[in-house]
Amino acid sequence: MRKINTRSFVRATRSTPREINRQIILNLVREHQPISRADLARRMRVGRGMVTSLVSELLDDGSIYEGTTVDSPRGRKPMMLHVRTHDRLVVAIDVRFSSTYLMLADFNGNPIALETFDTIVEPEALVATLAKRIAQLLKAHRAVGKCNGIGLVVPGMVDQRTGRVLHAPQLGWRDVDVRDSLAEATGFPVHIENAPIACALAQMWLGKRGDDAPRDFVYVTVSDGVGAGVVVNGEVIRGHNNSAGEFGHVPIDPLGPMCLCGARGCLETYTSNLATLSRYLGHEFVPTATRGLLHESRLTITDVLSRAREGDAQAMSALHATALHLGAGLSVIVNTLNPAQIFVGGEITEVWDQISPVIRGVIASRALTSLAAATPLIPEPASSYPRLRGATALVAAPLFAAPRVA
Amino acid sequence: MRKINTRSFVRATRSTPREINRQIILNLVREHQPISRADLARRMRVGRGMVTSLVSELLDDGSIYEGTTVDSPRGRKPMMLHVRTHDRLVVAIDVRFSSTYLMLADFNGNPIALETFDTIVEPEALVATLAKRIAQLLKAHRAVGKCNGIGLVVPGMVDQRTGRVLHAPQLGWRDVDVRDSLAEATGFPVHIENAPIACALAQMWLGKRGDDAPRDFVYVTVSDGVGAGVVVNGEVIRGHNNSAGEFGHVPIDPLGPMCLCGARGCLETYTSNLATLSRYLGHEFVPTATRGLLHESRLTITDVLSRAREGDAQAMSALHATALHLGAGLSVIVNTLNPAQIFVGGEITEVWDQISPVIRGVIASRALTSLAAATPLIPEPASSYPRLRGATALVAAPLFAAPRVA
DNA sequence: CCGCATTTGTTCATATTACGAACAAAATCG
DNA sequence: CGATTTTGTTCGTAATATGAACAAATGCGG
Repeated sequence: MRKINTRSFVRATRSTPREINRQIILNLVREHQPISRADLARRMRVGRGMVTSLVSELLDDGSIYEGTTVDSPRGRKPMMLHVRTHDRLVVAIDVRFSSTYLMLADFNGNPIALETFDTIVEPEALVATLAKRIAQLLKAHRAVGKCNGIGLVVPGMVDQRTGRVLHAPQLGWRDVDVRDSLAEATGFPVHIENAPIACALAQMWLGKRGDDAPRDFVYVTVSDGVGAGVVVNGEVIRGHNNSAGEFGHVPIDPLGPMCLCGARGCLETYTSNLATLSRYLGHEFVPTATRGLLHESRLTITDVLSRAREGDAQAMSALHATALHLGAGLSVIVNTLNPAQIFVGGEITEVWDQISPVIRGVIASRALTSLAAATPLIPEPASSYPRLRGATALVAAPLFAAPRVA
Repeated sequence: MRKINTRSFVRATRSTPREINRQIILNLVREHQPISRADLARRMRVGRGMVTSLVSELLDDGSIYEGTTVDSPRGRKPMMLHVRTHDRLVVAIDVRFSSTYLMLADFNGNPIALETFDTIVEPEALVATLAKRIAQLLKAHRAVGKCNGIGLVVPGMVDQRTGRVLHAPQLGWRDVDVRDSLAEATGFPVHIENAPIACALAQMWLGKRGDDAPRDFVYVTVSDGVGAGVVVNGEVIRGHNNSAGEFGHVPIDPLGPMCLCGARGCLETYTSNLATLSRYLGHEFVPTATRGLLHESRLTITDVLSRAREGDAQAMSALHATALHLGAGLSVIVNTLNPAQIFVGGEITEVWDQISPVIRGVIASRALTSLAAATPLIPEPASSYPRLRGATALVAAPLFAAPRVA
């Protein structure tokens, strides 16, 4: 039951029903392909005539294509329909603290090529380099004409309206435009998004299909910081000033360590990779100082994780503490948003079998209802490139989204 | 950008545009009344012809009515339109721990009559008493034919689909049906809702009109427990198992007092009225024991509040601590949901001028961005009967909501 | 091999409705 | 009193959902 926004509404026109039904058909094909026109008509409870007309529109604009006929017990064999994905490509870009990843992928998120280079922090130089590499990448794969757009994922808050990066601490960016300048430099439409939200979009649009496609969930990323993408009823929550989902800064302990954000005891100071690492090394966590100390020690989080897998007691204990606090953080999500499931991404998923019982235990003890306590936790390994998949989803999703109406 | 739910979608029919535009007109009249047909046409960027046709439909079914013509600088004087509210009535019911409130109100939430009786905890007896009192109330005000339905607000989780109260600790209810039995007993449609959500709906539908009507906000209730109704883009978030909004149980201190929910250091153990009261009395907070102790002392939260207003140092210090923790709790909301504003309801709003600077300070120190730190906090005094207004909104809102489509 | 049943996909007449232009009504102004 | 302006209505037109009729394709039983 939604209230109509009288400041900004979309009135229905003569062609609104067609747009809506067209999009429903497109999504039904996406989720149930291969599927015949007759099946679509049955699922939509509509005459086959209208399906024919809508499908021919979708065929004309290349959204879908006809496959082969298929056997059926009797009667005329149905002609199967598929979404056109393999020859519609996306350039997915993931800008991280140290490296930038560039991937050519199809609309399903299947990778075609992947390359990496050291992140250039200066925005204009980064855009120039990206433009050059994108042009080369597309040329090398004879994909210039097939590219539908560029998806750009950044570690920071993004204003979707202007496309500006409001704040990306890891890159030192504040109110920086990259979307429009990259679009101008390449000639392709560019979609930009904050990393946790992009990961959430990847799950929604490129994850499971059909009946268990997630549409009410939270995607929590644990890396240098802790962030989240929140999806409610198939839509991302951005917040009034684009700062929703900052779970890294929920207070865990009023007397806890000082956080970079200026407050004390933020979740991030307990569960970020740096926090875990410094706990392992026995340092007190002081964000400003820690980075230097860790650099000296030449240890990374993956070292700690592999040692924990090998049975190193100190590593295991450091991760145990991280898991306890992460459990507390996730229980905030469980009690306040009550999602159908929670995805967890980040390096820490490499030791999921070790930490998951601890996390589950904390959630079980803190969840208000037994149903909420049972909220499924799903780890997503870094090896599946969640952010790059998210970048792909940025370009593909708008073509399948519900038309805005009322 | 919403993903279409292929398991449960609403396909557009020939009459879908009409339903959508009809509802837009109805809402425009609601928000800008009195308003003329010509004004509606301009706001909707549509010909006046269609407005005439849609308005006459709305006039026919009694949703709106024609008022008087009004002066204009030149040309034919416009005929003003209004939403029919004064003779469409609602029975609003608020079931609380000790008392149950019964109000007859119009569609705008204007009270016509109010009565109270001691809450009957046994559901069947409560329904029977309610049915009798409702019949009397309507008869006494010659309102039987004007009543559009019953709104019932309960202090607990509600399953909207089945209408059952899943869990209401204050009443000791678990999986109890009251909606359908009250509907059967009275013959009126009954809408049931959890208290914080109802308060949020009251703000959205009966609060400010026009351009600053809230549609992205959180309503936090502080009383025996701490709960919240979350509204995103004009729609309430219920959660996968109807348990979203339970901010009372976010962890504040891992070593804090034991909460009734079984966990330690929940927000509620610091900021509920019982917590404040026992802090004032110098007791350690032990939920199970405290209620008895407080009963002995014969003090209530309102006593503490009035003493604080009179300058009682001990009361002020107890409230100061409550405010500090409430600030921490609200900063969770600010950082995770980033609402446009936060409403705070409950007895504690009586000393809002004393606690608000403290709360603001904590939020400012913990909010991740300066914009988020500036999130407006709006106290709502108990004297405006927020829950009863919410109960009214339950009945009125569905008639104005956006049609479900796609 | 030929009806016959069955299922798929298309075509076409019909009804609904947005759209826009023309028109009628009501008022002001010079 | 006519010109002008604004409001509200009417009506022909175009778009499109709807449903029935039709054509196409296939298997089956005689």
